[in-house]
Amino acid sequence: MKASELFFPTLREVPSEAEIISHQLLLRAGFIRKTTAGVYTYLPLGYKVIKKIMNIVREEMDRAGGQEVLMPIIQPAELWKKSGRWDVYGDEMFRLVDRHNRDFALGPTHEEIITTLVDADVQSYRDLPLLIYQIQNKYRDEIRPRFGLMRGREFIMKDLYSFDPDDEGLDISYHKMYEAYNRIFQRLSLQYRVVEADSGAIGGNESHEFMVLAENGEAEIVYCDTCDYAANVEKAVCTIDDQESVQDDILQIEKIHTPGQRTIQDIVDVFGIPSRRQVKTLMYFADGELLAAVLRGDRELNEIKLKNYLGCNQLFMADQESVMAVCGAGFGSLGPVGMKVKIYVDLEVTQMKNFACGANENDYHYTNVNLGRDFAAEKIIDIRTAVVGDECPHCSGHLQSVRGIEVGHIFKLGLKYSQALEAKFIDQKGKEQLMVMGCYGIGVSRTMAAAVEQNSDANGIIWPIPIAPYHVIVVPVNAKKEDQMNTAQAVYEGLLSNGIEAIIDDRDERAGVKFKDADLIGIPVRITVGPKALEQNQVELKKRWENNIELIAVEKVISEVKAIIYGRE
RNA sequence: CGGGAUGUAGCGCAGCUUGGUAGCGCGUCUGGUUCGGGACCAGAAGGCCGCAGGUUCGAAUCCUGUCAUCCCGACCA
Repeated sequence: MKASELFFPTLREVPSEAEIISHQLLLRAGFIRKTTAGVYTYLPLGYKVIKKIMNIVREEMDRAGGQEVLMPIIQPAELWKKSGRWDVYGDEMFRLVDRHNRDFALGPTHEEIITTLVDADVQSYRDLPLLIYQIQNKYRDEIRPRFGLMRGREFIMKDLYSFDPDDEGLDISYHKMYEAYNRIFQRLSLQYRVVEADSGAIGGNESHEFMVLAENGEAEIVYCDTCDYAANVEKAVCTIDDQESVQDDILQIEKIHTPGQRTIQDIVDVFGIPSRRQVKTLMYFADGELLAAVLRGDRELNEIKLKNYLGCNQLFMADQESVMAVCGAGFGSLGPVGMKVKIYVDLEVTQMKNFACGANENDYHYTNVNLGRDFAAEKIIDIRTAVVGDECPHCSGHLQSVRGIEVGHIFKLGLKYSQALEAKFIDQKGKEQLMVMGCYGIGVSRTMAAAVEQNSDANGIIWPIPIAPYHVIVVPVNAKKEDQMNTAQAVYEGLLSNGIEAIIDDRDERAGVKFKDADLIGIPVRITVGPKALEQNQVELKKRWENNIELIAVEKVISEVKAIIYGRE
C-alpha cells in the first residue's frame, strides 16, 4: 500500500473527548472515528486490525470444532418474550417497531435465536454436540458508553454457543473453549489472566473471564500470591480469617448518646472505637422487599454476592424515607439490634465480639453488641468485597490485586435457555431431553483497544506483530531522490512478493513527518532508505519496540524481516 | 438515572465577567525556499459561535428551554 493513497488521517493533537490511551491513540493514528456516543467507524487501518483479530479467533474456534454462522441483528420480540428476557433486559436493549407495529430488538446477544434454531433443526442425540458461533455486531444501549471502543453501544463480538446432551458433554465443550481462548490470547500476544467470574444476568453456574491486564481496566482482579487462584472481585470468595477472631469476654450491651455522629468515622473519632470493632448496617430493596445487610465497619458490601444469594432481579439501596418509616431512624443511626426486617449478616461478623452499631434511634448507638445474644441473623453469608491482604480461599496465601479489561467470558448456561425455549432432543433411549448449553464471548473490538492499552509508548501504538495492520513500513527519507525511491520501491515490492504486508511511504513529506506517522500508527518494522547508508548499498532497520537502528544490506532485507515477523509470531 | 463539566473553522483552544457583528496555534490549498525526527517565507480558503425561543437599536457574550458530548457511580464483551 502506498502511504500517499492510504486513508489514515492522523492527528497531531489529542481530541478532547478521549481520556484513556487506547482511545486517544486509535483516534490520533486514524484507526477509528466516532459516529455517535459508543458507536464507531473503523477506518482502513483499524479494520485491518479487527480482521486480523477476527481471523485468529476464527481459526481457533474452527480448530476447537466450532462452525461459523451469521445470525440476524434484528430479532423479533416474540423470541425474547418466550425466554422471558423481553422485560428483564430492560433499557439496555435497543428496541424498534416495524410498519406493522411489531416489536423488534437489535440483538444484544443471540441465545434466543440460536436456541430456537437448534431446537427446530436438531432432534437427535446423534447431532450433538454442536458448537455454533458467529462474529458480528452486538447492540447494547449501555447506561454509559465509555473510553472509545472499550465500552461501545455497538461492538464486534464473537459468540459461540454449545449444545450438549448432558453435563459431561458441557464440561468437554467448556474445556475446549477454555483452551481455545487461551490459545487466542496467547496468539494475540497479550498479557492476560483467567479469573473466576460471576455469571451475571446471562445466568448459569460456572464462568471464567479472560482479562487483559491494564491499569485502565474497568475490572478489579484479585489473585493469590502463592497459589493460582484468581477471580474478579465481584466473585472473589471471602473466608473467615481466624487471626481476626476476638477472644474477649462478652460484655453487657450499653446504649450511648452520640449526637450528630452518623458515620463509622465519627464513632472512631469521638469514642476511639476502631472501625473494625463496629458494624455497619445497609438497607436494600430486593425486588421491593426491604432488608438489612450487616458487615464489619471497615468493609464494603459486595452487592453482586448479595443479589446472587437472594436470587432477586433488582437490588438497590433503600432511600432515606423508606428507611425512616420502617426503622424509625436515619441512615447514620441504624443497627441490627431491634431491626424489623430480615438481616443478612456477613460471615466475618461471627468473629466479632462487643462491637458498636447504631441503635435505630437517631443520635444513639449501642456498644458491646453481640450476634446471637442481641440480634438474630436471617442468614450468615459471605457478602463483603474481597480486599488486598485477605486470606486466599484455596490456600494460606494472601490476595493481591490488579486491574484488567474483560475481553472474553465463558459461561456454563446449563438448562436455562433450553428450558425456556424448549430446546429438546431424543436420547439413545428414545426419551426427550433438554439440551445442556454453554455460551462463550470475545469482544473483538474491545480486544483491539485492550491491545493498544497494553502496547504503546509516548510516540504511539506498538502493535504486536500478529495483529499489526501492516508488518513493515518502508520510508525513503526523501521521496524526490530517485535512488532512494528506486531502492525503497524495490524493497517494498520484494516484501510484497514474499507475502509480507508492507506500506511504502512515498509521500512528499519531510522525513520527520514520516517517522512520526510510522511510530504513531505502530507498524512493527520500519525500513528507512537514506542517502548515507545507500552509498554502502544498505538500509536501516528499526523495530518499533526498540530504540536502536540496524544497518543491513539491501539484499538481506527480506530474510531479516521474515525472521523478525515469523520469529515473533 | 443521580452528580460534575463542556459545546466557537478539520483538530486544540481564546473571546463571554463588562453585549457593538469572530480570533490564535496546528492542519488544508497555491507559489517559492528547504529536505534524516511533526521546516521556513508569502498568499488563500474555511465558521448555522450546538439548536430554538426571549431580552435589546444590537447577542458568541445576558435569560429560558432543548439537544449533544465527556468524566464519576449502577451495567458488560
